[in-house]
Amino acid sequence: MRTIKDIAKLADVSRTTVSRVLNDSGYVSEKSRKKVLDVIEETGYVPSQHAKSLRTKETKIIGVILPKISTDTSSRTVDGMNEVFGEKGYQILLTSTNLDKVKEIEHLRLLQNRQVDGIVLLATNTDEDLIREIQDSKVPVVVIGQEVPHDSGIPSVVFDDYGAAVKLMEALIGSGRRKIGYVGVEAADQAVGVLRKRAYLDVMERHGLESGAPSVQTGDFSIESGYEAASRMFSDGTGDIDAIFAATDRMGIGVWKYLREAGISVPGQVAVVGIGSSETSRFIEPAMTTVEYEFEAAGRAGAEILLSILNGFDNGPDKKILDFKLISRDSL
Amino acid sequence: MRTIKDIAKLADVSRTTVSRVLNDSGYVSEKSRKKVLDVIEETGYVPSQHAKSLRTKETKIIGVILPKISTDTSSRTVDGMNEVFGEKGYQILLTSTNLDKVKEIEHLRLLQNRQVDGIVLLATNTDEDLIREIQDSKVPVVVIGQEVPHDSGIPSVVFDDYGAAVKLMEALIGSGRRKIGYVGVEAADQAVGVLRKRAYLDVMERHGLESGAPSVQTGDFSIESGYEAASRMFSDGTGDIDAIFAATDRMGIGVWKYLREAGISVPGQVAVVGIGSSETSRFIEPAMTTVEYEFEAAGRAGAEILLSILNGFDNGPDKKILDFKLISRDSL
DNA sequence: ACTATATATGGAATCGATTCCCTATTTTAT
DNA sequence: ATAAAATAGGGAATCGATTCCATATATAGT
Repeated sequence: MRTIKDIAKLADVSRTTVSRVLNDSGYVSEKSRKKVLDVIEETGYVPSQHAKSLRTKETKIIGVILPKISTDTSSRTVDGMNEVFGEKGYQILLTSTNLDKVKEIEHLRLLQNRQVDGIVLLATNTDEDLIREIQDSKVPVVVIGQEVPHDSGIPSVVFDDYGAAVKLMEALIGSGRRKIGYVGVEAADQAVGVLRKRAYLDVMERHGLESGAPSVQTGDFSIESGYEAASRMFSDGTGDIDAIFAATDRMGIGVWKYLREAGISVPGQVAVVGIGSSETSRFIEPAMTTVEYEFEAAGRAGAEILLSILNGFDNGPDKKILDFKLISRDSL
Repeated sequence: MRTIKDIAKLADVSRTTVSRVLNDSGYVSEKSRKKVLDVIEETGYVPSQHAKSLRTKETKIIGVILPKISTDTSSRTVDGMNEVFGEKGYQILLTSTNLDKVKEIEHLRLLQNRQVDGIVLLATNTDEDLIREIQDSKVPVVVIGQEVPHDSGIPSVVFDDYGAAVKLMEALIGSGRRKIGYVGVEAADQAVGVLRKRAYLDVMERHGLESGAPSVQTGDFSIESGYEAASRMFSDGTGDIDAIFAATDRMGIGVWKYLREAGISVPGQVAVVGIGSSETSRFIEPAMTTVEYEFEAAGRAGAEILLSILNGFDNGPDKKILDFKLISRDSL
């Protein structure tokens, strides 16, 4: 492995001069610059990032913490981040918690040890411990996907979950549905578990509709859990439902599957809507009405916020709320 | 930021001793060890990875080059890799070429500059330039997804694309289909573009069946391109086709969509099969017959090969061929 | 012609760890 | 009791860059 010292010797200049050429800093004559550049070209020399980082305290690496890599949400968000980070010469160090809440904090620490320049966290919860850990972080952290307490000082990017859910509910009610069931997820997840459900309950109440126990079910994001949630709705209270609002597309697909198998016509007897605009939701029949979130945009926004912090433009804790788009299809 | 020097001073020992405690090396008395550990606990000290890597030449980081992050194939493979790398304390530095072939080489270089310990490349081609660049690499590289020349000395993990395609074709023919069309991708992609097509052509020939021009089409992996390929098949030669083998599920879904819209019954008039076992393929109607590749396993296998090389067990260039599973559903 | 100032370059300290080598003290073996 | 081996711990070199400071020369300003 060649070092700057070797290059200096070969080019017959000092290490200082080589470093100057490398970084376009200070004064270097054309002659010296050429000599150095030639030697670099010949030798295929590449400076050591570690030595560099050791001095400059910059790594050009951003740590990203995901709940799981292979989900539509995660990978599209990372794609978006990568776009803007890549442009600025940053690379992404990926870690996955595999849905283990404890690991979120663990990885937060691990990444700081790696001395990344910043961290993006695709959060699944907003527990106090987590918030505290973020606040204690030595490097800037941006949270994507979860509402953080407004006084926490933590920048974040979220989708308008409440608004999206309201819009979907209004659409359901606008089409004459009254006995609407809900399939959600546990409350630890603010964005998906709490906000969307609250929208459902609020709209139901506003219209004086009842949202009793059997018509409100909880799943775990999987298609299967949607299927089972639907089956519970119909085995219990039974039949007295004319629409189901699933908090995510995947659970919605589970619901749809159950309905199909149970011989319940969609949307004739029961309408189904979801959130997420997954590929599958487009191709089932009837195609599912859903809400489109542009995850790539969320990734980009998160990256941009982090970058602006890194560049010292720390104009207060940004909170960016991303818009959504209602995709009306045939399941409603 | 605290350094080992601060800790040494606070614990009233030398940096050497602190380092020994940190790395469990050399002789350290229980007393000293406790003092050091206590100070570390109190201060929340974390050693600098850069300083460490500078000396040890180890980063515990693996570079991963993907064609695109947000695809099922990529993200599942990364998930698998992450599983085994994570266990061994390695982290993943992600880069995406966004399907730009030139960038594959560029990123290969970039990652070496980052002095990653190893590189995993999800390849989309096997051009000479790329192979040469890999061979010149200072750090070990494992290729996933593409057959590399057997004499290149490059370890790789591939799926049995030819075998899978043959099996699918035999199933088609076994069900009585004779006029089988093919929707593939360009030949730069060995695995998908060449191998699967060759299997198609071989099987057709073996059975004395004709595979003329209009019934062999090329797409670009997208659903839309599958749709268009199908439409070309039927506008040209027209009608004289009783099955379509799509090289990927997504293109297969495009084909299915076209058939549906054109009022051609599936599988009554035309059967459709794909490769990949995507989620959507399961839920369309009729559900699509396809081949399941376990991408997570490919990721794991790639990671294991790389790890064994890093540990000095360099038992020749491994080439691992992964099995597949035929998923028979209703589209055939 | 004589200061200023701009240009060019190198020496040496520095970043924060690891590790070789040396010395001192204990423990064990004979 | 004495030599050998094990245990404990520190000094200082080292990894490969950046950067402060000093010095030397060229150019410009008056």
